[in-house]
Amino acid sequence: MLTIPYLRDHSEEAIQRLAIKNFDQIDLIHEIISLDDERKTIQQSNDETLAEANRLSKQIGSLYKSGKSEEAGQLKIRNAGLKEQAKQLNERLAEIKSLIYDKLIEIPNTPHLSVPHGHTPADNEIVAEGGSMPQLPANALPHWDLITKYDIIDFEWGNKVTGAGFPFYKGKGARLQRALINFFLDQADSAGYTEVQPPLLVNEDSAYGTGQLPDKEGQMYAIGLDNLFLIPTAEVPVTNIYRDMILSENDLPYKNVAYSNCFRREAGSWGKHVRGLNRLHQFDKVEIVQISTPETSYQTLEEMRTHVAGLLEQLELPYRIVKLCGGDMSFASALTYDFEVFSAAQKMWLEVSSVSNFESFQANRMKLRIRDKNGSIRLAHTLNGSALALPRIVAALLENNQTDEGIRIPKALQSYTGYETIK
RNA sequence: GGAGGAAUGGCAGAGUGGUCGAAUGCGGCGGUCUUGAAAACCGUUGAGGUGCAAGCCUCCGGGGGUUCGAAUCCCUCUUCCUCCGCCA
Repeated sequence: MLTIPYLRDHSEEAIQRLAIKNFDQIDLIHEIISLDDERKTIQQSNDETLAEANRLSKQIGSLYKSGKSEEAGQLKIRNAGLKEQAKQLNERLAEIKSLIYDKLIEIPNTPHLSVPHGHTPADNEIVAEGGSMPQLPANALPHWDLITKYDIIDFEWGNKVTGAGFPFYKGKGARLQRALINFFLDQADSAGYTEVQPPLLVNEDSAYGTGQLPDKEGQMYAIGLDNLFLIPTAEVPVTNIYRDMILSENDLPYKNVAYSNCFRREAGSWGKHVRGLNRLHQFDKVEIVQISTPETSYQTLEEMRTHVAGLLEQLELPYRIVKLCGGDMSFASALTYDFEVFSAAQKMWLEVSSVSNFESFQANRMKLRIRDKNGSIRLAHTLNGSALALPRIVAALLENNQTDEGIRIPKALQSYTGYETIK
């Protein structure tokens, strides 16, 4: 959520930046500002009314003490009128505030000025490439055939026990999964991230804090009976640790890494492109989260980007880093790098990580602030990124490393898997 | 799940109807002293809104109520503690 002072004082800049996201409802900004003007006016008369009522109360008190109960009684009547007035003003105030809020949450975050204009993934900008393309034999198999051939992931079991999109990993497949998780966590640990194991269910406040609610309700599985939500990413519980906090600038940056299961309903998104491991309802992900200052957050973003690229290098996967165009970015992001690996048998680029700077957009909504050396308080910047999402990494590893002798495991992973080949 | 108790500023902890946004201690910040540091001493130190400012308003877990007036009384929700039950 953007702040009203920003929209007031930098409306030109806001409009310019929002245009990158193809957001042109400029009226909304003006409506918010004029509603806020009204809010101030009402706030002021409410405050004056309450101030008068407070004065009267004190008088009434001292009149009673000096035995002048008749005069006190008269003031009481006046006070009752003031209270009634304040009540009405207060109701109007609440209405306006919620009106402002409703409009404010319709405005996406302002993209960084370096974000390319555009509407579709075709307008994204490839900023880096790494790894080398494997040379596969003509009879190379896509991963959904490889997992059957080597019996390492079982979709049928999942279909029976839960439903589509909830596979079982088994044998060397399960071990590979566990190896990747440990590899990612160890790498993050070396990079200075503190590991946390978050709850997989969050409450409504947290879902609002990181912006899943109110409008992306359909993305999450909801436990209606208890009003909890299964997390779509560890970003939600981990970032919300810091909700409603004022952090000391000296303690920044906060760096957390979390492994978690992620749950996504992905309603209506099933089709040709989502076979096998390409899209699941439940998957595993290691997520990195940082809380940073406005001055350092873009530096932090680059640091996170380097970290993720390092993981892909070690996994020896061909990858590219894509700076998302305005139209392809998420609502809350100011700048996003997507990492894609090439899955050689499918001949497809698969998104395996998304690293974003949210600037103060999430921080404003969740009241996450920092206090600097001088004691002044301002909003923090929040960032997160996948490091990495497992299923597509598994898909690419399987496809790219298939040989006649089996599937070769990259060196960096071998001490974690305990085997060098899946045969 | 049952019975009791509790929730106050960064932390600890007073406060049971007005003079309380809130004692005191610790911590933080600034200063004196010191070659430097520590100790000691002095000062300062919650958040939000509004206003040029002085000031005014709101907030003592959340919500509602009683009262002229609520941190304080009542209702309710949440969380924590103790005891019992159940259980990985």
